[in-house]
Amino acid sequence: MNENKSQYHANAVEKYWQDIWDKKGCFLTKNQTTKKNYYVLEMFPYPSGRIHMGHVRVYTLGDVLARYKRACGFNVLHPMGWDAFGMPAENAAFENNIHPRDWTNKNIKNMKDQLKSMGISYDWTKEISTCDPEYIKQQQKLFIKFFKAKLLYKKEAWANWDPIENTVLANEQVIDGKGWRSGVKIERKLLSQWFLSITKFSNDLLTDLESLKNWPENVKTMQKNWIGKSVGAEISFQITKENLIESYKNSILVYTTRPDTIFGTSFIALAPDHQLSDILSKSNNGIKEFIKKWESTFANEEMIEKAPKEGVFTNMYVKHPFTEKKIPIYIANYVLSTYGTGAIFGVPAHDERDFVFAKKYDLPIIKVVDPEDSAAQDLPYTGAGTLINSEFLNNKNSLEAKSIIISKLKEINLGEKKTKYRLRDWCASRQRYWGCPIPIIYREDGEVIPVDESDLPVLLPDDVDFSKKNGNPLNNHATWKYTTCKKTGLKAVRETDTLDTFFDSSWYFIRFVDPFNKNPINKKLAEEWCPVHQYVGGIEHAVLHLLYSRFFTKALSSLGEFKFKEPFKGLFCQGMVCHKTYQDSENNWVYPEEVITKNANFFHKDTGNKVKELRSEKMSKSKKNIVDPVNIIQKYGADTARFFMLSDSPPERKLEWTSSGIDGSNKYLLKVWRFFNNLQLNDIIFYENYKYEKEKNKNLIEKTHFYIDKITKSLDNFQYNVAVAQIREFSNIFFSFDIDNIKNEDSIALKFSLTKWIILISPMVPHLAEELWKVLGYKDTLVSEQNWPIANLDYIKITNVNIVVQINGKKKFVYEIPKDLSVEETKEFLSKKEAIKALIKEKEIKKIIVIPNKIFSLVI
RNA sequence: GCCCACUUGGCGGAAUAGGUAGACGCAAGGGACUUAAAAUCCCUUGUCCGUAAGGACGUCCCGGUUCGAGUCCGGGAGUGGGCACCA
Repeated sequence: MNENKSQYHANAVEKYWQDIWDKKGCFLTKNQTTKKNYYVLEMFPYPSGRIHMGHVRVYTLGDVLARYKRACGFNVLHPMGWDAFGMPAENAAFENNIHPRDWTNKNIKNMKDQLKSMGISYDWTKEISTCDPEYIKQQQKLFIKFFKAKLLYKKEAWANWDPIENTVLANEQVIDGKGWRSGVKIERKLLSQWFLSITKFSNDLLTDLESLKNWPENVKTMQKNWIGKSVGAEISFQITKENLIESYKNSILVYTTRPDTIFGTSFIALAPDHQLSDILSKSNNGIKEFIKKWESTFANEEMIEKAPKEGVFTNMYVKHPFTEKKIPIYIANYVLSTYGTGAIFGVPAHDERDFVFAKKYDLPIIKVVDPEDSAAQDLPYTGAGTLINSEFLNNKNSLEAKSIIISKLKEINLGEKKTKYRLRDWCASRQRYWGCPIPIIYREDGEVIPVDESDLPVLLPDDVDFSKKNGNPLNNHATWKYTTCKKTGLKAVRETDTLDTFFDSSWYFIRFVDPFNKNPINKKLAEEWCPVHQYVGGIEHAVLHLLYSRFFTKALSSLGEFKFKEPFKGLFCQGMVCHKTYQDSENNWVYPEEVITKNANFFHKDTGNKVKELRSEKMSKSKKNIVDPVNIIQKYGADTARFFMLSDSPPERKLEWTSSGIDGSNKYLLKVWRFFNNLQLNDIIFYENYKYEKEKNKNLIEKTHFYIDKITKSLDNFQYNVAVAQIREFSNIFFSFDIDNIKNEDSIALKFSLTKWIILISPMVPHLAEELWKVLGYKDTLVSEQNWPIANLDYIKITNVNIVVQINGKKKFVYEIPKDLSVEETKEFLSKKEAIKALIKEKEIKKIIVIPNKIFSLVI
């Protein structure tokens, strides 16, 4: 490559080296080696058709790690695949009359080409796609395993129902309570659906978080809060005699974490979809209307919390278990049916929401907890304190009161201590076509049985018309639904729901270790490779995908599939890629590439009209603030795109895309290339322990070791932006060499330094690194196969340090003193200095603080 | 609304464990090279006062701990992510 020395043709160079890596199989993973295994995985993408900058970022981060670990001598597994089921394919089918499978396969092909052009070191022989019949087959086997192990069950659950399209809508397809396409008010429909018993593992999912040392704390906290373990009490409130109804039991069971506040109860509130609410709605129009009014908000916790607190009185009362006072029963829109028992006792003085509710409906507000902090007298007060107005609990603190009340309740048989979790079982049913079919049949005799293993996979029928608005295509298919039971010959219908795509992505990382095995999981290899050493993906998956994967791992482990109990040993969450947004005078969004800048004003490049520059946001098609990676790679090459992705922001934070930023990266890489091309070092051979005579060369060798150490540490800490800065600092040293007059030991020192530098930069810009490697004279080897350099710390020994002299904590000046003086020696050394004496003058020294090698601080 | 983060020059950011704030870049200004431009190279660049030496201020805001706070604690503002059928 590059016979023409005057120009760097990034696209040609990159293609050339990609082919070489491919031919030599540089990134294929072997299962039997003497090396230690290291599994790097980035979250696999949904095949939308084009990669976006978010992909470029996450896959660059993963690739730097994979290449770095390979150089460090690990046997690296770095696979890639496709999260291929999901709604966009069905939307495309609906809008463009293309089959979801064709659309998806076309997208995979495009995206694969685009990913390949980035030069990421994947082992493509392990590629899997979740819509592949083989993946479906293995996943269906897992489903049946779960079914047999009673980790799966059916129960009725609400879904958003669009009565025009006759279909279930996702939450994001419901906008302001209306269907996104039909615009009609969404109803709720109770459907029998499949649930995974994730709550059987609630406690393990919580306590095992502690073992995840290499996970970000914020993700662990989010999961902990999501699981939401609470210790409280379940309490029965007896319905008053005159209010008893035949179709319901004689009490209402509530759950509370604050049983100590029971004497502050002024009402009972039921969730609108509580069983009793449902019964009452049949004979009471007020209740019926209330439930109808709030129906579309039930599905969504955010909407429930944001809605104004409203309720309806049921005309029924319960008795307080201790005071025997009559307490009214309301149905309230802020009570969640999915948490606790779906009913609460309202204590307005000590709960924010109960307080608002009580004010609105003029219910008594009884203060029963006196705050420890006397300043906090405003109600509602939600903290702990000393009990008042509470009979036998008076003068007890909240903690004591809780245990007393629980034992009292137990005595009178009206309550007990209870641990609850906020976590709910996982509804894995989707009433959609483009998903993994659920391998279950319903036999005419009423039995629900899994499809016989010899009949797997159950595949989707191809002959489906998406243009008709008649609901779930599987349910309405003329023949697909109908089958017979293999064992009995009885007639049967297939399950027409498909699986949530989170099911697909909850075990793909285990499949990658042996993607074409006849069984879903290769136990031996899974145990050799898993848990994934480093998983990389977006923070938006902090709870659901990561929690579901953890659950799958625990479930499969409990079924003896393998021994490990967590899927991902290390987790790294990268930030988003953002860009400024632009709007024209009519508030239409404008693409950044259509905007030209003149004197800090912005104009549309075609119309010349003025354009507003607005704040930077996550790149999204809807706001047109996108930059297409394909164009960027075409213009600058993948290395420039990769280098910019790494250089400007810490990986976990948002990255601001700017054209000057990408230009800057490109300029730097071209400068590097020019520098190497002007060298004549091909024939120079260096020795590790060469005795250099010139200071300049000694310094270069020291700096080389210094930066090897620094850059290695930065990479280990995921501080890739810092590593880039250090790469540049390092190169600034050799850029200052006069390479036209270089000879003898100068050449040896430079070749040594440059050789190490190329290896250091190679995970970031692998194609350019190969090119430079060759230019430097290494014709028969690849930089991708080199070992990571090791810093010789003997070269980095520092003899003097700068110590800061402070008066009252303020910096006055800096002294150079010998390194590693003791506290006494430092005092001794510095106290003699005239400048310090001058600072103190006549004043009395109250205190001297010495931090060796750092601070000499006087308090006067 | 609830949970979780983030906030440092004109901009992106750096600052092991509480110890020299602003590394490395971008942009800008000045200069060199060029017939000219581009490219490249060199210099300057937190703010304010000062001719200078130097001084004061300064890490979203308010308060606290400390000899010393970007870093720790309490309160607040703004921005972003998640809230269970987007992936």
